[in-house]
Amino acid sequence: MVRQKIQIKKIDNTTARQVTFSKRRRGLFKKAHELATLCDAEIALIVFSATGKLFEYSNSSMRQVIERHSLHNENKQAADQPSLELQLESSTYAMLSKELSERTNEVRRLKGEHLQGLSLEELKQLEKSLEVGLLRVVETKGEKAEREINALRQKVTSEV
Amino acid sequence: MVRQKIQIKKIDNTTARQVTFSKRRRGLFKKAHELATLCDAEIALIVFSATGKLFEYSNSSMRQVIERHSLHNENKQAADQPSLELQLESSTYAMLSKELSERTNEVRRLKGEHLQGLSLEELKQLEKSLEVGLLRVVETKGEKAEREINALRQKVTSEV
DNA sequence: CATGCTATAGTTAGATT
DNA sequence: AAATCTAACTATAGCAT
Repeated sequence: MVRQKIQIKKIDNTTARQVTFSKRRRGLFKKAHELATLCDAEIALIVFSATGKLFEYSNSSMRQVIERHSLHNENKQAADQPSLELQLESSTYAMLSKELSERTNEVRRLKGEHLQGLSLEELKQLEKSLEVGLLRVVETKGEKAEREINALRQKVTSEV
Repeated sequence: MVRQKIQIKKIDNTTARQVTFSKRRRGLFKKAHELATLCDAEIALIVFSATGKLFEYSNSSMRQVIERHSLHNENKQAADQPSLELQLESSTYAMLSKELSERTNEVRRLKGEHLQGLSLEELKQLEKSLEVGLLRVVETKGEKAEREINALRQKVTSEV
């Protein structure tokens, strides 16, 4: 009940993480806007959620800020220009591919496949997760079935 | 003397503006870092002061985030003809993003989240899948536990 | 100028609906 | 799931050094 000071580390609970993301994202964008307005700064803020959704803010033009940023950094680099672009692209793909592969493996394990590498403790956690998931699905199914039955009953009553 | 609520508009006094910029910039970067850490988000934050000084933050690679951002926007535009190579790249990106998002949703449903949109039939299939998965996990857990116990027994026997 | 202080404004975690 | 509420927590405006 009493609010605790939170640790700055990844929030385990998916729902809580989602809610916090939404709340804090709003706060962050507001702060960015305030700083830009109060102090006449040029700001670009890009946020990708864990699920890949994009949120962005810029008080001027996003492209302009990014260009300005690249110009700033050109001084430091100036070395290998040709392959740079391709390197960047491949690293993004590598990252996306890695995420996709991790997610795919998670689905497999939740379907009881590819379990051989897991420890006893990991298996227990997976079991727990599945039990919780199953319970929720059964509950949702029950609720939905009940609603549909009630809807049908009402229809019948009103027709008679 | 008493702190007042401030208006969000450019601060006239140069000194005060500078001080506020420095303080709030720190705050903003801290918030960005917290959001990235807590919610597993990918963030790029670029700030140019009114005097042209650059400050930046990114929890992954700044270039990677910017590139992911520009790829995102290429999907929406489709207007100005990019090179064939870029077209291919952005469509690959779009495909990967789509798959990642679908896979993420599948994981959620298997954990009993985001079920509201599903039909009764889909819920039944999901339930079945979870039951099968749970059964396999429990079996694997049992087998693994048994093997570990046997290994321990043999060790004890050979030692005595 | 920059840094430290402190009371107040602002943000948000957890609960509720 | 999304909105609201509230008690804490956190950031920071205005001063002082």
